Amino acid sequence: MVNFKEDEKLNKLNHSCAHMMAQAVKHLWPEAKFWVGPVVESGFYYDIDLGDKVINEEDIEAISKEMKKISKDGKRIVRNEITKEEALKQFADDPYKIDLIERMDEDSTVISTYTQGDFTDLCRGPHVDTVKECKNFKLIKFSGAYFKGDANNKMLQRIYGVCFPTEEELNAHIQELEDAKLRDHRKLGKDLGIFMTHDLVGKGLPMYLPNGYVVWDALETYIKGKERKIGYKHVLTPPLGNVELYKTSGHWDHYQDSMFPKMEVEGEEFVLRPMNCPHHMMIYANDIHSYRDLPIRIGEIARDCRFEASGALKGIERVRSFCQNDAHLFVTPEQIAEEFKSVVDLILEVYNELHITDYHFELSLRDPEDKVKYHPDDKMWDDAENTLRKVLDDIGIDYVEKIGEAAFYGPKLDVQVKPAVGNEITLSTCQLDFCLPAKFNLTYVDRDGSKKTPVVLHRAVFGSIDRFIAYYLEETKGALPLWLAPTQVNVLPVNNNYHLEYAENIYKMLHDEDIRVELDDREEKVGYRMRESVMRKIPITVILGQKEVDEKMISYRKHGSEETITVSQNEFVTLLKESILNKVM
RNA sequence: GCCGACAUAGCGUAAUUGGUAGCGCAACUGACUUGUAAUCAGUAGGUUGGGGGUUCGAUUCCCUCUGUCGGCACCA
Repeated sequence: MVNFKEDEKLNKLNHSCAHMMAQAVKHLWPEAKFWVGPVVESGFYYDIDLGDKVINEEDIEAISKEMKKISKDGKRIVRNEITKEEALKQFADDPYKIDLIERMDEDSTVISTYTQGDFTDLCRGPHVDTVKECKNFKLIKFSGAYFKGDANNKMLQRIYGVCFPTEEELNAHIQELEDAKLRDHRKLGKDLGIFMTHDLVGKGLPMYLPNGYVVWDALETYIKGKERKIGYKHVLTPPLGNVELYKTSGHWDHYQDSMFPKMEVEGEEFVLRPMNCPHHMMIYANDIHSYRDLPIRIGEIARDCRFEASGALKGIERVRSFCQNDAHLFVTPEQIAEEFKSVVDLILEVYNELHITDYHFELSLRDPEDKVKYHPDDKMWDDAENTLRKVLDDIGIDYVEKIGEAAFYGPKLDVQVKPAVGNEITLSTCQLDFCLPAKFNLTYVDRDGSKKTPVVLHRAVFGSIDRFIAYYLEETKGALPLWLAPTQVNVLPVNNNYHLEYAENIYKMLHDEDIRVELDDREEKVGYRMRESVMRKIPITVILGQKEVDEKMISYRKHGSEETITVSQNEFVTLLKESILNKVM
């Protein structure tokens, strides 16, 4: 998918198109006031104040029509540089532009405007030469958006659009957006019987169906195996806890609004747990630890509940009940670098094995100005952030730094991916924490006999299993690899009168080998059953007719291939086992 | 939570200005006995998301609740 922001040519074109859209809006609603109209990864948008007027579908049509007219008229786009004083005068009737101008430093910023026909906008540019070039556009969607991104502010009208140099490119892009909807995990999850939701159960509370649980179970087994190999010990802790536990950790102060409300029973207050760190801290505290014991790696496939805002819920990507592939690593300060590296190595290894290639790292740091959210200890933050930077630079991975995205207790490394529909999401995370261990008075006895506070790494490779399944369904377009596929092999006898017995034997043999196999012995033509097998995206479909019966062979077709391959029974089983083991196909 | 749109059978959809719902797939029954993406015929399936209102009459108009979708805000 093209990135409008990063592509210089598209960026310029879309920025100009945003102006043209504003001009059209101004023609239709002369009282319109304009905030900003930037180019983002998915195209351009403009935030507009139309008073009480709310944009609807017909308005979008009208705006498009007016834009077409403006483009056809083909006015030149002319740049002017003006002083701050002139700017304040020129945009005196638009408080939003005044807001922008007043924050400009005249000495360091050149204030410029761009004019096309009867419309002038404050803008640093650059722009294309004439509005004629903005001919191939489409207004994609519209919605409300808070002024300056603050929920306490007024909601403006935001209109999104895209613009391309040619009609062909525009159409190809629109087609791409349509195709993305087809691999949306919400559609695939329904079609493939992965999960369901029901009003009566509640929103954001997905239920995994038999097919979905097969995928879940395979992923859980896989990741726990990986973790065990590198010294993780798995535990099981309760999905709720005493409110005091979260007051101790500090989560109560920071997140009680997005926790399910506390329940009082016999004078005790409980909450459904939103995360597992406090429980794992208590497990650590259950023993006295020597520096020799560290690192201690506590892992859990743990169910959590968060009262996510209703508008944030999305399929199994963002839910109110989910399951983290969580772990907390208790380490000495000297072990931070090595343990952090081992987490990054694990993430890279898993992504490599699962053939995930389209992701990037973000180093999420605190905003030093935000004294409310972040644990107030400058030295701690500087140390933690510098430690992370050094580790990442040593490993040699590329990352971008994000200010103000850290957890309240420490900085973190996030792995970001792009879902089929919607904004980037975090899949894996590894967080450095100098804060919570002290709050829980965690200690280990050091070499010299003194008590020291361990450092904790919070990490999740799959993030939540729910979200990972969502992402992986989209990544594979629902054609899950053999090792994860709910049904791995579908056996089709050509004619039940002559081939059913052989097919039943093959079915039984595969079933005994722990292959997830189905026998489709319905009285339907092979073509009919093959079609269904393909639509269900079953990795391997076996066809058994007279030829196979006579020669005791197996003919099969892989999903996505039209080729039929014939092998012996032994070869077939070996092939399946090796493919499952190596996570290929 | 905020702004907006949407909700018709298991799934996908149709119904002109308000006149009590069609179609395809799936399901079921029967015939066909099949070699790689849909054999034919028949049967059944709906309080049009829930509740309320306007009306002689509501899938259609209004209110409300629930859910879904697109953004915004949020995301330990």
